[in-house]
Amino acid sequence: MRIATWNVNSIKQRIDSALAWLKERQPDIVCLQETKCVDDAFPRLEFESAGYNVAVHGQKTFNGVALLSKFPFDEVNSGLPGDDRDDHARFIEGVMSTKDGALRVASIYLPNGNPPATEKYTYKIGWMKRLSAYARARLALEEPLIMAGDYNVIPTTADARNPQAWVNDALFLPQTRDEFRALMNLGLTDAVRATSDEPGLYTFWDYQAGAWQKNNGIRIDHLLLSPLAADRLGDVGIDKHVRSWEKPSDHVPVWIDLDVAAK
DNA sequence: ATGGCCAATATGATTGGA
Repeated sequence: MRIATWNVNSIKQRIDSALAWLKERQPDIVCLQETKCVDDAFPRLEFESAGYNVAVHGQKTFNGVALLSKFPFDEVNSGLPGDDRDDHARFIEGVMSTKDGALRVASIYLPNGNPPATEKYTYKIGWMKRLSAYARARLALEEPLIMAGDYNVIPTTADARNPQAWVNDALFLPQTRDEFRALMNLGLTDAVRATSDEPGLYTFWDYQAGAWQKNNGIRIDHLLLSPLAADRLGDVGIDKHVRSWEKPSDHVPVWIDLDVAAK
């Protein structure tokens, strides 16, 4: 079974690329971020025609997350718990009955947080603490769980081409990385780093300043796995070539294969 | 990490992104 995450930077602008990529990569479950449209405007029929069930949590203009699944949803929950005043559409989780058993998958669009020393950064850190609380509660269920999305966190210096350029950025500040480590230390596995210690594995290249041409990238899109999911981890891939397509998102898809659980 | 971009908005200037 293949599970992927992709920040599409507007689903309306990316629908053709998304359908082409689905056909090529054949994921069973996809977590989308930055759909940037209200639920009624989401191109649901296009994905249903491609064989997917669709669950969306969007808002006007900004943010927006979605789940695509070849398997029907048993349960869908929108919004990250812990703050009733948070109206950003940044979180949706689904439970799917797959042929290998139930699986819980969350699509996550963690706040950017720039500029630091503003309420935007405070919101980011608060959101990360709430995400850790969510993860702690879900991990206690001892289910296969995938928390996938745009975390807006560069975990280590190996995850940026020019780490020194990011030292004062909300994506790489010590407090950001501390919160991310705290989340990981609950018992989650970073799928990419579980399978490779290579540098140069990036998922985002800025539209500006020729970042793509210079391979000035960062790794900020992550699939975090609960122990029961990590036990089944097979191949992992970053579809870097999608960044060279016409009218690309600034992020590329990342995917994992989960094998059947060992008896 | 800003010289250079991109997307959404009743739109031609501003906001947000990373």
